Amino acid sequence: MPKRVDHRERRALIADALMRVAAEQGLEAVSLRHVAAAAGVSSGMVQHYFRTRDEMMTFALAVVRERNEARVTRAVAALGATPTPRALLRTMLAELLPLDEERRADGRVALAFLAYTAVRPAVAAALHDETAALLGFIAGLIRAGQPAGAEGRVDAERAAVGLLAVMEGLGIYLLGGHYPPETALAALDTQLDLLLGPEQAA
Amino acid sequence: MPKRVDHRERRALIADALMRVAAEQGLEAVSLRHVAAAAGVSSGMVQHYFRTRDEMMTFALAVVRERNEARVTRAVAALGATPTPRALLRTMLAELLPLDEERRADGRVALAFLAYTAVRPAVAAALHDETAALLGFIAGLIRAGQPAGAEGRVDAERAAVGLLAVMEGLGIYLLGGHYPPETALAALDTQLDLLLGPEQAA
DNA sequence: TCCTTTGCATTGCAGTTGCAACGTAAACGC
DNA sequence: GCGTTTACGTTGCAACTGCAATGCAAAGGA
Repeated sequence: MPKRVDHRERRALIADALMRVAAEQGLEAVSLRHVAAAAGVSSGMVQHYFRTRDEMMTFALAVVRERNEARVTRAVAALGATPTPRALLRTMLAELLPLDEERRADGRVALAFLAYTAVRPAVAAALHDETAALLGFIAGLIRAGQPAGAEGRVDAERAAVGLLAVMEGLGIYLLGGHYPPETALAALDTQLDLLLGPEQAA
Repeated sequence: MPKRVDHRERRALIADALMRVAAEQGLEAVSLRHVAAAAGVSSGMVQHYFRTRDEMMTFALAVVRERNEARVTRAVAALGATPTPRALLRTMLAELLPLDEERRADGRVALAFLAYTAVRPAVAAALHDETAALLGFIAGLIRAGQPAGAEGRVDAERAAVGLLAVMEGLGIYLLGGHYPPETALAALDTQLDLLLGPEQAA
């Protein structure tokens, strides 16, 4: 074996540069040369690790999703061993909102990819399973978190669809700067109150 | 005055072509020549009515918003003179969802512009007032629609933020094909049930 | 030692982009 | 008729794009 290099590391380096470019100027500005410049490498190297631009895009999309997943996993782990369903839900959803600059940057990239996949149905289809699984998980938490005696007051599956949509929509409006983070969090809590009953005073 | 032409008509014709291109291939594919070809005119003519590409984009963005407004206005007018707050809310929000192919196409364009404005804060800022006004209106309807005795159970302003976010999020997921229109409508109705109490059986 | 594989840089090319420049034809005031 | 203004169409250009091709150095195996 000749000169050995960690492929994943290099690809991650490039994807990182791609996301910086995309976050600042949109996916339109993501070209081989542009990304290469942002990563401080030659465009030939970018081509070495991604044979086509589309391959690079696909990889970056995967990175965005993995980052979100990692964020959620970390935040949930910090809750301890036995969080209440409500705390778990709130932590998960709040973590996915673009509440600080880092998550805003990622959010802009994610939004760009959303528009990107909207005209590439094949790519979008790959995400359906993930959404379905997430919806199922949320529905379970809703069922577990509803006050005793109130089960079935609202259909948990439908409520899960609504709750995930709230989160997505709040993210969109936050990115647009239509209201401050506190407003989004308040709306999220109101939503949880509606679903699970008002939070018990501590 | 020499040869007189209806400027608005021409610009609308071009914007229409732009939206067709954007809906099918994304905003990246929106170039002078591409749009001109889709409109069946010369690229020189496009340049005559829009001095820069950015000017064309800005105009198209305005068209998208006007289309939505017109849609909502028309649907609300069809409700008659004195609709219930709940009916008004549901009609407005459902009309904004991409439930048929026409609205899906518009929705794809709107989503593309969302990503577009996310990296152009100046453009995005122009939309804040509109959102604020819409939120105020929705909050008023929520207050009016809440069952007697339940006023103040949830803060109407917060609930409005959540409701608008639900609509936006449902639209996103619909565009991605993550679930069928009925699921989105069911989630919307569930949301209204939560806010205003279960619908009275007819 | 040579040879093959890998990592990366450079160059080149065909295609596309936004936009300026220039042309011309038609409509109107005079 | 003439000049001016508007409404286009055409051409050209510099900048950029993705990508193929080529070159070359380094690191191993034989």
